[in-house]
Amino acid sequence: MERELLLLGLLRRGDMHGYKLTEFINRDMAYCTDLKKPTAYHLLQRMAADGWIVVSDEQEGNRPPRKVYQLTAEGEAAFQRLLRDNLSEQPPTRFPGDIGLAFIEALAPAEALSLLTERRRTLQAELTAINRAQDAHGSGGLRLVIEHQQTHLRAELSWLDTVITRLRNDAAF
Amino acid sequence: MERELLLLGLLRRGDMHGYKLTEFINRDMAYCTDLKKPTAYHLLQRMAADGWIVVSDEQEGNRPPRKVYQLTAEGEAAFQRLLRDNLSEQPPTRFPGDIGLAFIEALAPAEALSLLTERRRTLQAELTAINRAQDAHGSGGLRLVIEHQQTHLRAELSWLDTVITRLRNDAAF
DNA sequence: CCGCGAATAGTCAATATTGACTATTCAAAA
DNA sequence: TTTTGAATAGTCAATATTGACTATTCGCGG
Repeated sequence: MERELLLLGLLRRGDMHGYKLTEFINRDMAYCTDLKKPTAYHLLQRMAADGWIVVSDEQEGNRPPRKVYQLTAEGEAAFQRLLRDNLSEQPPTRFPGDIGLAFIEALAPAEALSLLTERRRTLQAELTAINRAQDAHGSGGLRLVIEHQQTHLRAELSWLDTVITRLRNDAAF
Repeated sequence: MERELLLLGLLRRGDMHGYKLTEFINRDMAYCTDLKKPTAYHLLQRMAADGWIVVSDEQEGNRPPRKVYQLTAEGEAAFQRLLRDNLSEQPPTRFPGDIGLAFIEALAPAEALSLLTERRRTLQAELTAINRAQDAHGSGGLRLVIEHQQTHLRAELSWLDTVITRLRNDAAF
């Protein structure tokens, strides 16, 4: 349900049409989610059917008509419910990279070392990027999200380093 | 592609039928993934169509016939490819809980505090559980996965604690 | 004034994932 | 020996997600 929460949360700050919603999500909330445009429209349609939002056509100048989405009272109630659920739950986190780790013994230690070193490079770059991004979001919820991501990126980096060191020293897993 | 990698990796250790595969995944690899049974069968079918595995019917006693899945040379090659990709890549990690964090300001600080405290409880329990699970997996790839998870659970716990402390002291985000 | 790329707004068919369901066999209790 | 619950093995219809595609408008260089 976190995708619904996201859309409701954005609509709470004012009516919007689909394009603005997905644009904002992909520009400013890329660290939280990767909701694609068709998924967003699909969810908006369903939430409209559920009465959480209302859709109205809007004609501005002679641009093509746009659909404007607006939160209802039911939608606000749903938002409150979903927000509380989301904050109180600790869903287990799965890392796609763990599948590879599980089978790392299929490789010679030297090759594993080189692959993980490459991975470390990307990770370092992401960390640098987010450190820079941090300044852009002064405060509020988005700052919390950035801090959260930083925490995990740092943890990941230091973990990767211990694995790499172990590989270098022992040449074994 | 990490689900394919998982199935191929398991089949590498010997032929298996679907039930054993999914049972093993859900019992011993729950920390890596949550592949459901129908998804597994679907992937097996597709990999068979791609020539990565071969399927044969096996009759044991007078039990209902079972389909046995066996890795081919092409499948082994695919495994090698997927494994290298998986190990060298650092896919961005998204936390579903971050959506809620982004909107935490919609709640009174006192309520946020209570919800996050509840979340902390669950987290603590998961950490305890994994610490116990660690001993079960002596060494090898699965131990690495467990260590990885431990790292992130600890990071998460300490991060949650700083947020909670901040909320308690400042009563602001 | 014309052409063209960027911005705007969305749809649709294909793919992926899963909840719910079916069916058989075996072991043990009644 | 009949029932019953767990283990075994898988299917199917419904849902969710996305890549690829369609169209219109606006502003700007030529």
